[in-house]
This record gives sequence, structure tokens and C-alpha cells, in this order.
Amino acid sequence: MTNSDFDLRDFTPYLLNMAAEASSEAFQPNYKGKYGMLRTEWRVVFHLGRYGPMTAKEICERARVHKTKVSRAVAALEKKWFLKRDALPDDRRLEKLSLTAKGRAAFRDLYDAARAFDDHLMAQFTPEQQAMLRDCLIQIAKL
Amino acid sequence: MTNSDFDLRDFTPYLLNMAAEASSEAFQPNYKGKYGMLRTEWRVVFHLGRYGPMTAKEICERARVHKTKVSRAVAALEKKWFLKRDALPDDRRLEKLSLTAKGRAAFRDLYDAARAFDDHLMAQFTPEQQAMLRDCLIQIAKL
DNA sequence: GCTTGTTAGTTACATTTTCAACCAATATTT
DNA sequence: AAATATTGGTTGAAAATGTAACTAACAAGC
Repeated sequence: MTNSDFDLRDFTPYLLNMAAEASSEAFQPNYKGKYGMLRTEWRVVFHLGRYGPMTAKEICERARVHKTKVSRAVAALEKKWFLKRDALPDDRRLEKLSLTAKGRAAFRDLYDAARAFDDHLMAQFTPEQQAMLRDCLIQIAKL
Repeated sequence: MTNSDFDLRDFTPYLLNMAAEASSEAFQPNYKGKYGMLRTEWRVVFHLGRYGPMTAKEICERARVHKTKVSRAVAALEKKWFLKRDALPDDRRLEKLSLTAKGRAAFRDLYDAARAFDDHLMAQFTPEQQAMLRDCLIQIAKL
């Protein structure tokens, strides 16, 4: 039978979820508190700000978010004037999404906050730990 | 200004979320597909099976889940006959929750599946990586 | 041309999660 | 003892997510 030395702390998906939740919650005030954004909205802003204008489809693929979530995030961001849509003449199904001035300002702020947050979070680990943690997570996430 | 070498892959909360999502989704068929359980229900079953009967309050604290989620998970598990409630004579607000025979059988199955899943997930890493990953996650999760 | 199939994106509906208010039992204060 | 506060747990409404069906634009086959 199962010898009972296997604990919740030994179940990696559980640990990953707890760590993800803790770190996400700690960063949340930056986009939620300051800009009233949801997590998916912040991810969309990140993608547009970091990689330039693109279509919703591209965001779905790069951010690995389902299209309905992206659709709603884009609608919300548009309503709050963080981004704008431009029709693409060659294919009228597509829309080029890009940040407005307000969106770019928010992105810069959040981008810096994210970097600072990460620096602080990782400061508790040695460089070897940091590199190994990153590698393991990327591998588990199949990125 | 921000020199743009900071990528999404360098933002640890993002990596943690992607890894947590990927691993949780991969394990999900075990409790969802086979037993029709939600994630919180599986966690409740795990706690009762692994640590013995306890009250909802104790599950909240140990599993770090909000009481409304536990309350609903317990109600669902009771309806499906995975657990039963017993009044505690000294404090009638409390109920001792414990697994039924059906609940214990499901727990044993899921417990073994969890262990096997974890073994397989971690097999791609060296023992040093495994230990370091575990330590880092526990620290980030503040467990 | 017309039919069929695909693709980008939205919308409607069901399920889950979250937040606050709530109830009943116990504990505390006076 | 009576009044108040606290605690364990539930419930209802609002917010968010997931799933599937849908629309409109394009593409391919005939």
C-alpha cells in the first residue's frame, strides 16, 4: 500500500499553484489597484507594449490565452482608452491593436514595476538557484 | 529608460503561472475525468485522506483555501457521497468531516496517481534541480 | 458563378470564483 | 442574566471564466 511519506509539499503542481498565487497576488496591486486592469488585460498591454502592435490572434498565440479572454480584455482596454483598433485593408477580419498614449504610459510604468518586482523576488536566491528555477519552470510550462 | 531586454520569460510570476497551469491541467483528468471533482474538492479529499478527519476550518487553514470555497466543495462532496459530516457535541458550530468508504477509495487512487504524476514530472530533472525547485517554490509560496 | 470550408473575432449561456451579508452557536463583557 | 462580540459556516449577488454557438470575411472546390 501507499507508505504515507508523500505530502502535499511533495506534489509539485500544488507547490507551483501556491507559489504562482502568492507571487501574482503580490504583484496585482500594480495593475489592478493603479489602473483597474485584470490580469489578462495587463498581459495584453504587456504584449503590445513590449512587442509592438499586433492582432488579437497573435496575442492569443504568444500569450497562450484563449481568444474569448483576449476578446474581452481588448474590449475592456479599448473602453478605458488604453488601446485602439485599426482595420487592416487586406483582410477585414483582422484588426491591428496598438496602445494609445495612455496605454503606453501605463505599460512603461508596469514594465518597470514588473522588473523591479522580479528583481526583488529573485534577490532571495543565489544566481544558480535563479537560473535553475527559470529553466525548470520554462520546461514544465513547455514554453 | 527601460532597456528592453526584460522579456515575459524573465517575469517569474508569469512563469510560475504558466507552469502551474500546465501541470494542473495535465493532472486534472485524474480527479475531474474519473470522479467528477473540482480542484478544491480534490484538495479537500486529499487533506481528509492524508491527515485524517477534521473540521472545515482546519481545512481552510491547512489548505489555504477560503471558507466559501471549502464550504461549497464539502457540500458537493457530501452530495456525491465522498464524505460525511458528524456533529461535534462540545461545539455545535463545528462538524467533523471524514471520508466515506467511497471517498477513501477515491483518495487512495488519486493519492497514488498524484505520486506517480509527480515522479514522472520530476524525472526530467536532476536530483539537485528537484531539491532546488522544491525549496524555491516553498519559499516563494511562503509555506 | 455557387457551395463548402476556414478563420478572426464576438456573444450567449453555464459554471466557478469572489465578496459581502447573513445565521446560529459560543464566548465575553457588564 | 442580558447584551455584545466573535466564530464556524452558509447563502446570494456580482464578477470572471470556460464552452459552444454564432457572425462576418476570406479561401477553395466545383
